[in-house]
Amino acid sequence: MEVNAVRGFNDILAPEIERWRILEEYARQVLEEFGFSEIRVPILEKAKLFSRSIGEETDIVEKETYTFEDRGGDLVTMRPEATASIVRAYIEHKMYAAEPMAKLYSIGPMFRHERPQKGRFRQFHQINAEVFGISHPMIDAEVMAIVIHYLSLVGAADYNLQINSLGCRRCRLPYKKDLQVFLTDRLPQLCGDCRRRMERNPLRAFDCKKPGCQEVMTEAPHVADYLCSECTEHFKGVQYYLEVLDVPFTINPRMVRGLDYYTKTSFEVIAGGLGAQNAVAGGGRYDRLVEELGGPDIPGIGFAIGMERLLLTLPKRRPSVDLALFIAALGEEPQKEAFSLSYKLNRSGVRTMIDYEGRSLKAQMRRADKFGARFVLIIGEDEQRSGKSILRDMKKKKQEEVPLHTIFEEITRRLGGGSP
RNA sequence: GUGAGUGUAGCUCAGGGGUAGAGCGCUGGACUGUGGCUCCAGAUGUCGAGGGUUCAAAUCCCUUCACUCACCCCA
Repeated sequence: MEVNAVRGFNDILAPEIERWRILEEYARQVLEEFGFSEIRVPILEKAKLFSRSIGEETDIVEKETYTFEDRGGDLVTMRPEATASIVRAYIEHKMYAAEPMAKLYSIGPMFRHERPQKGRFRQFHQINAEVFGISHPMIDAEVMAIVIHYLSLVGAADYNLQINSLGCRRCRLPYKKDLQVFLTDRLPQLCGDCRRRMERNPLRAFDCKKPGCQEVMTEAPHVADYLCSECTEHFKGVQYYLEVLDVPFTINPRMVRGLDYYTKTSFEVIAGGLGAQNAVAGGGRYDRLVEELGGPDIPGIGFAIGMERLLLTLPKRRPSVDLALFIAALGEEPQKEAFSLSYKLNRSGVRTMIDYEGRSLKAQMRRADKFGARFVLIIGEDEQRSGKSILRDMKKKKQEEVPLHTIFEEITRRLGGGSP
């Protein structure tokens, strides 16, 4: 019986790997330029961590996590996102002690048990960045600017930054109450889901795609009108500093995020070509989270970029093999010679390939061409006897005799000299 | 978890009761020791799986699995 991969868990094969590496390299480069340092946190955490941070009643924790008892009887969860783990590590290692400000980033897989669809997988990868200890709106703008800068650097186009403010505890409660009243008055017009959500998370109704609900929600009160003076000031500041950095954005008062810990600023980057799952990046401020997880009262803000989704928006590229040399050998002795020569050349950085099957010269030439070899070295019985070989330049379609023992110098000279 | 669509060669897909197909790719030949182009030849399938109807099923019926998209939720 054939065993295949678990649903929603993907292999990343050779043609794709190059694109992944580019995303990772640029992420490291950009984030380190902006003063972030890498942190690697475990994939498995105690289940409590996520129910406390993301929220007990959120869909993610309620029905999307891979949670199970390990052999020691501990309830553990495969992380559905990275922020909680990074905050946990920040507290656990008392990173705030000497200096509360910290900029951390991490790249790795996350796990959510959802039905896969375009741009959504059960194992997916995120680039995460978190900033602790700064409550000034400048950092909110900077973090968003970094995301945008990164996206344009890797070649993304057709994306749009949307921002909103969710307020803090003080302003969100009265807003939630008023929204509930508003929804109760219009109960008959709402779909079953939204009626159910009303109690715990009325904000969700904004996200509902049912036409009836959308129509109702166009008249619903906005958080923006309920923000306390501090939150209003902060939100104004964020917009001001985004303008200072020339980062275009749109305010989306209907944007709500699915994680409980967000306060004040929240943002998403929406991209075209993604299907229904159109957010490539998302993030926001979480001023209460560090304290809620047992640390001191330190604010935080962060973002996550979905790598699979980002790749979907980026153009595909034909991978080039860039083989320097193919050695075509004819006969047993020459084959042995080719075998040992290719080993030496590969060891010295000249990417070389041979044919192991003893095919005809024609077949070997075809393979050389298929693998994109820049040069082909032909060794037959005659050449071996005379100590010479034929070196053919596949691009220039020219060949000449070269002494076998100087072949390494010859190849490196030609490859190094006139760039291919 | 719910709904819809699709499963036939390595890939993209035709065929809808009567011998399993095309294009691309692959292997070889034309060119006996020289690649791409052209021409010719060849190999490869439990027709997703299991059951049923039938003289006969890739085709009709039932069940099941997988994939895809959407709902939901989000990166």
